[in-house]
Amino acid sequence: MTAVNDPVPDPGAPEQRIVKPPSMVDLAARSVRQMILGGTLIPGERVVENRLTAQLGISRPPLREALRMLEHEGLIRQSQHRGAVVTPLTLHDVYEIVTFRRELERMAVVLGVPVADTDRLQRCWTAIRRMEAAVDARDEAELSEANFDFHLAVVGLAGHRRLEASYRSLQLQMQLCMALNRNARSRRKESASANMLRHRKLLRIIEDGDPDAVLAELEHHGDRTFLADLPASLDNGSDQAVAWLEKERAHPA
Amino acid sequence: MTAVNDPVPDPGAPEQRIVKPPSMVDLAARSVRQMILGGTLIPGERVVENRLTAQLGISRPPLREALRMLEHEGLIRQSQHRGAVVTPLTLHDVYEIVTFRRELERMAVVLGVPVADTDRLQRCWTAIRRMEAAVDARDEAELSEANFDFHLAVVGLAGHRRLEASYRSLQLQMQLCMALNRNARSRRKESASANMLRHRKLLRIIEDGDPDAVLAELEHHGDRTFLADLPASLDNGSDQAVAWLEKERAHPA
DNA sequence: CGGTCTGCAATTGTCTACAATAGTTTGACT
DNA sequence: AGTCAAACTATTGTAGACAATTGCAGACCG
Repeated sequence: MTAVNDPVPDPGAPEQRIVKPPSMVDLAARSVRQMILGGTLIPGERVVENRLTAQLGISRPPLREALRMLEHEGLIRQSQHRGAVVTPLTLHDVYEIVTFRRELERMAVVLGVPVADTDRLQRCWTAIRRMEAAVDARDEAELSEANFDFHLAVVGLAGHRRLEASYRSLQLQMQLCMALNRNARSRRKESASANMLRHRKLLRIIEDGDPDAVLAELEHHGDRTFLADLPASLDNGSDQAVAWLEKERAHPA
Repeated sequence: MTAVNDPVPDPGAPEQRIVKPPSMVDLAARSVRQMILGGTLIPGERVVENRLTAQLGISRPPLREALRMLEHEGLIRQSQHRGAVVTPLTLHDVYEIVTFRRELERMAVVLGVPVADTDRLQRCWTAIRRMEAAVDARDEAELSEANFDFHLAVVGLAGHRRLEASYRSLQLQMQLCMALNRNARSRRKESASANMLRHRKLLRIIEDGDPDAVLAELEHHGDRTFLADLPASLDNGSDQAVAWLEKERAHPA
């Protein structure tokens, strides 16, 4: 089903940006990533190599390298002779992800906000247009991906490759979190247009060039709605994390 | 020479913390890492798989996974069918590494400085003791590694695994930078005792529990000496980076 | 003499097969 | 009947071989 070798050239879709055909390990990584983020593989579940090789139609060596990549992205965890499991999220993980992500955004704004290169802004606008098209087309998956790209493009304003890479990793893990409480996703749907407005507003403020204003706007952009209803499935968190969540929720919106 | 399979049990050294014998890929990654950071492989040089497998006495699959890890650590870069090269550092890379590293330290202090867990402080003190022992023994390599552990332990005070992992990666790349201007290393030697004093002082301030004081101390702890004499070999940096370096050097110590 | 094309060598990407380890189940003994 | 141990199964770790792609060298042509 999710076979990598399927020729699917996406005839109607916009031309793939990847000119070079990605290697098997990249394709495998992408496939497994989508399985995890799409909910096919749920956190805590074992990731058996043979099963995946059969499903993807590839051999084990490239798959193993792909898994190694996913491990560094934080989506799975591997241990010696025991195989890999989809990262079982605890409250502490949510704490780490949210705080780290926020901090990286802050840093990106501070470093990049009087935007130096116009191309970087272009990238943001392109992502926004993609999002709008996805909203019009009612394409949930495309919207999610475009939203991902938008945030990445905003962080990319800093012109800081390492920062952007770290942010990408965290964003992926954030999606893993959100894959948990998929049921509570519906309410975000009708606010899609409002969401777009917020994004455009943010970008305009960025263009104005005042870092502090951007930071202030980012406050509202935040993950409050996400933190409001965390799935009950994640129990065991450190007391450090629960204390943080308390404070976070107490903080006025 | 650098063969992985050499049984070298380090008879006199303190017992390895790794109870489980690390897998081949971990050993391979460690070996190649040391080759890179030790100057055996210089930035820009090609990393040929077959050569390394012959030197390390292992097969290619584990080596490939090890290289994949090093790529995520930022020490090498791989491209399709073209193999891997040791990351060729530009001034822009130095800019990214230094700024990112500093920011992560800041975040770690903010999150972790009224230290919650005593064990974390213990870890810092242990690292300090290791450094002192290394200074007494005139063991340069051990000192470097202990110093590495100390910084990592300080960041670890935050109890934030992802933060610590990112910091570790950056610290490695920092070492890669310093491997470039190895000639200018001698002057740091006689200041080793002063260095130790600064470290102890930092740790005492941390124990006091005032984040701002720690941040102030970290300012002096900085990379000014490192930025003072950058090797002339790294030329091509972005104008963004050169502007930053200007400002950085203008800033009073 | 410069540019381009073709063939070769080197290196990487992938696959199949084998060895070793961890977890599990079954059996025997207490 | 309960518990410990040993063998077994499933899964991962590693090795060597094959296929595909790239970059270069030399020759050919303009």
